[in-house]
Amino acid sequence: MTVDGKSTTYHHGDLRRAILDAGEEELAARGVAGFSLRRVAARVGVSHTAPAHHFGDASGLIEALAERGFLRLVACMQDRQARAIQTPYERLIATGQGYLDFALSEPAMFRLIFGLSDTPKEGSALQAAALSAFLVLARAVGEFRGQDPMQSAEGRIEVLACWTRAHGMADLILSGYIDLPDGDPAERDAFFRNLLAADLSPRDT
Amino acid sequence: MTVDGKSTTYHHGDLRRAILDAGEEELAARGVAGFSLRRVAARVGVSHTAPAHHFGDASGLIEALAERGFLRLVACMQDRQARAIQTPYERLIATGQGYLDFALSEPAMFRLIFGLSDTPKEGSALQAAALSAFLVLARAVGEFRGQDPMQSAEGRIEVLACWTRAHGMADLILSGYIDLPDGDPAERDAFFRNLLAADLSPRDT
DNA sequence: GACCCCATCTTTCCACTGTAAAGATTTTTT
DNA sequence: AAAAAATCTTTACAGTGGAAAGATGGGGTC
Repeated sequence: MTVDGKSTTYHHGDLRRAILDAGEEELAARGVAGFSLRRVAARVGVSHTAPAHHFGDASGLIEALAERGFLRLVACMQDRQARAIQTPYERLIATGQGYLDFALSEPAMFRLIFGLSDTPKEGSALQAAALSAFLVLARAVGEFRGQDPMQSAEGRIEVLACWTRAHGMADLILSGYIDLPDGDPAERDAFFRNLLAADLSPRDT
Repeated sequence: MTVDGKSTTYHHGDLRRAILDAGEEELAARGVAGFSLRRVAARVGVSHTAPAHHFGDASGLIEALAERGFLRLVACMQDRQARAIQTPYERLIATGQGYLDFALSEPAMFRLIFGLSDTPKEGSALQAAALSAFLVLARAVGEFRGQDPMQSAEGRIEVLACWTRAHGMADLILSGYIDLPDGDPAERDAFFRNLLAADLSPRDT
């Protein structure tokens, strides 16, 4: 039922979306450790057990939030790709920088995504979202090396190498153990570029 | 007071150490998310507020546990170094493999260490432990490149590159998004070696 | 050796958390 | 129109960390 323009129904009408929106706000405000179902429900103005019907238990809500997170990670990487100089290497760099953009702009969500207690269930929307993020990276590596990287052992190593480097950098920055060069965003980008490509292969010995 | 050989005093006598020991067991058993002060206290057989006097609040206990964690991380890296072929490059590889050993053998502790809500306080024992871990890595990089890496921008990049790669790999494996080659430990070591040294520098373009 | 101070630990209480169960209200279906 | 299903609320409960005040005993001083 609607009164005026507002929906004042006993049933909320769009509670699932509202809870997810509020959940993201709470996550950003309090972090993953201070995340509270009751507070999310209160923010929406609904009883604290209302989310259960849509998400099962707390971990269900967490997973639904993580799905959103992966989609925004994809958006961050694609955004950087679109703005990059359109050579395969620059697009690869840009993909990693987008990964870092996401971690820095939504640290709590980043931690949520990669701190899930168990790996996404087979066939779940969460798994699909996570896979789509992986494919953005894999595709960028594929363009860089000229063939599908997932078809060879060397290619798979290169994809994982790119991923682990961007991820390790993001995670250690969020931990506070690595300081980002502050100020000019260009410095930050150069820092990432150097770190990604740094040569650690055996030399003389 | 002592009866037999056992200390049965009202005062525990060595409660701080006992709580830390129990805390590690609880951490390993329940993970960082399911960590409970009360359960730790119960495991020691003491009231649930007893830890407060030694550690302040829960985060104080967490930090004290993290200090232990860093020291065992150091031990893991040094153990691998000692077992490695004694060339600078092999020692560097071994250091990273020790990092991974630690993450895999104590995943909850690894997550605890790098998930601290805020960076270690200046002058704290935790900071010293974290620094000692960093220095093990920095020293290995220094031996590899022939000079103190922290004296030049390129050197610092190399240290961070090594760290972020090992860390990203460890964290993504613990997240379940990257599968370790199971079975032969030699395969695991080769996997790490390939990932660390993989070349992602610009090619023709 | 007697005494007092204080570090240590316990008891009790409180606000907060997530979940289960049962009831109330609205929508949908039959 | 009646029945069924979905949605949300109320209530209750076991668990959490922390604050406050009381109990206990060790260590220092006289």
